[in-house]
Amino acid sequence: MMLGVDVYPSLALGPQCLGDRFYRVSQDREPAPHLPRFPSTCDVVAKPLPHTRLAAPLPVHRGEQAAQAEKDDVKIDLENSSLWKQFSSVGTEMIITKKGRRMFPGIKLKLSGLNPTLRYILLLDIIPMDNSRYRFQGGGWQAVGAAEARLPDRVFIHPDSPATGAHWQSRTISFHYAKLTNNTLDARGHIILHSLHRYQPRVHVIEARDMLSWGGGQHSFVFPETQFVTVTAYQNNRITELKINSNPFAKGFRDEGMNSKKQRDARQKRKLADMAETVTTENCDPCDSTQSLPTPEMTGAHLQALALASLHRLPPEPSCRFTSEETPFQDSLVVPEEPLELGQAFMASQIPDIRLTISAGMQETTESECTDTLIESSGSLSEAAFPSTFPACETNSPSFAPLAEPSTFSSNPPDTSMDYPAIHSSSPILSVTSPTNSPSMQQSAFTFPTPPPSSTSSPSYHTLKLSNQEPESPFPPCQPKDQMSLLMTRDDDLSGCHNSPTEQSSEAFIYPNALPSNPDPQPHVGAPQAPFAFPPPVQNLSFPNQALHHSNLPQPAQAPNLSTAFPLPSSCLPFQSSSCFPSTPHPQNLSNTPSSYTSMELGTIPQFPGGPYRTDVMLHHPSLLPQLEPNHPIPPPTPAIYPAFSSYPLRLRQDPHPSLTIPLRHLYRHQHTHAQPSFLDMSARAIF
DNA sequence: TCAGCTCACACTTTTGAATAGC
DNA sequence: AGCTATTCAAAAGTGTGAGCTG
Repeated sequence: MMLGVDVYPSLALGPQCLGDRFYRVSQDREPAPHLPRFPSTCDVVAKPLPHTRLAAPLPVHRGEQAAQAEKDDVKIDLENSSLWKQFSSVGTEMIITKKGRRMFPGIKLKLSGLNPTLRYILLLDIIPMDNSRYRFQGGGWQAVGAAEARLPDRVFIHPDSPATGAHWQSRTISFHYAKLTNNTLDARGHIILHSLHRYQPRVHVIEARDMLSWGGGQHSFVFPETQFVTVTAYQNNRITELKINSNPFAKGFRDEGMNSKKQRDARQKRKLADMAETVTTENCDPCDSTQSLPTPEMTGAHLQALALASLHRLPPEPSCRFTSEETPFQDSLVVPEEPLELGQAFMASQIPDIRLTISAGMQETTESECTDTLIESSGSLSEAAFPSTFPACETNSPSFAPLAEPSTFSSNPPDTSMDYPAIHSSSPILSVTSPTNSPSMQQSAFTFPTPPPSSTSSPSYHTLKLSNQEPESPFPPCQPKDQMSLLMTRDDDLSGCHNSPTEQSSEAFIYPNALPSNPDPQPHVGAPQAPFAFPPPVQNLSFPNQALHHSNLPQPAQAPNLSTAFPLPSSCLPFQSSSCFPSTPHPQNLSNTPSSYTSMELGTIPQFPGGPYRTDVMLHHPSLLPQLEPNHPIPPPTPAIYPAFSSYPLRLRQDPHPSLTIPLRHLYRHQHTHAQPSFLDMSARAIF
């Protein structure tokens, strides 16, 4: 049996949470009309579903009131925010390889506001910032065309999941195991991204009793400084420098390292000198009269060239100048007014060799060291405060004009004590996408295996779905052979699904009897009003006989423009911009103080009845699968403070294909090989 | 021709098994 | 026998640069 959790991102992307500043910019810049908004090959025609109501969370160990109160209080800090900001100010690049590459900097979080006794699942996904392809030109990133077709959006589940709130809050949470790949046929569960595209990581905190019983609420967070451009080779020398200076694994490439340019050149010079010497020696061999040898002139010229090559290279022309004239990374971004939507997702937490017994301090040491090293070794860097180099996003022309209100990190480094905008939605209705501008939506899915059902031979599909898509599509669905085949043969099987919006929905086994939710979106209270209003789009999360409640999020058009590095437009934040962007950049502002984000609950997920937290029981027993809760009351909508960031709808699925064992393999391996008796014990694992 | 990608390479860190000492 | 500390080899994570590809 396979349990799949499919994610339906009918999401306006991260930028929307950044407020009206981006919106204003986007107003000035119409997205390039030739660029497809949603380049996925399997986009789904977005017909807003009638709202589907999800049962409110059923707190296990506490009253509902307390649960609701806590849900609104979840906060998350990006612990290595300063490091991210260092990179972001330059224009973060992330290497992606076929085998998968870790992110650096990694995403290190500190959670608070969780109920210590409840269990949560932490997810990481990465969504495209826009639908442009980028090229590094003139020292900055510029959009040069339309994005590649959307790839299946995969979600990385933190290996500790599910764990108690106390567990998550007692340590730094790191997603350093997540790997990025450009292999569209990747079967390792890595997050698949396109090279030379811009992405924004997101973190989701989902209340869950265990892997099968997700519910109680969902909180999603975006850290604007963590957006990056994917590359197969670094384009910006400053990024390379930062990576080398920050990443311990790259220590060898530092000036003092054995793999530094100087050392490598010297090595190569010695090597060739040895070769030349050997050749000379052999040439002197009176017995070898047949060998054609280089003339002394040739050898000398060669060595001379080597000597020249061994000289320390002149520093390249700085790709990022510290000039205010340069288009700032964060402000040059122009996110299309339409929200981008995620494509089909697949859980990416199944890194095969993930080790659950990893030393607790590994990543902390690594990155704290990185930060320290960075700050120490590149103090000038911090002081100088790079202007960001991300270009404007899409415009009508490939090049981008500076924004009207340029704000660079160099001139306005964010206050380290500031709170970032939260993505919050706890109210029943979530308005996510604009039917006008966002005619399609994609589904994201991630799956993980579960033991076969104990009592049923015919697979059943339990679906948690949050979608604004019409369940009935005019397009014939592409029937995946199974989850893996869908993933592995995506390019083939799905290629025929171009313009077949229901291709991905074919995987969406929607619970029957899903009740339509309140079709009337609640007006968002406290959120800035979008300068123009879309018809209230609806994002639905359908559960069996349950209703999902979304907050009425601000329209995505509110923040279509993400000022990259440290966008944090004051207009979207509940604090003064001055607090966000101190006038004087200083390294201290960049370190030791995480960026704090409060969450927006995006929807509630039903709390499923369950027995003891015995993994084997939970995963095998059909009765512990999501249950219908037809008459659960709908909690009142919670006014969202910040512009909305729509969440994934979640879909749980039992998959009949036992071959899909990659996701959550760590979970089982850990359980069985380490004799973990239950999920309760898993919370004590030291993973970080 | 060239931008972008792949891969081997050298180096470093991490991990876990083996071993020694108490 | 059991625990802890140390050692060491393998695995994994880095950027580099040559070569390949379209």
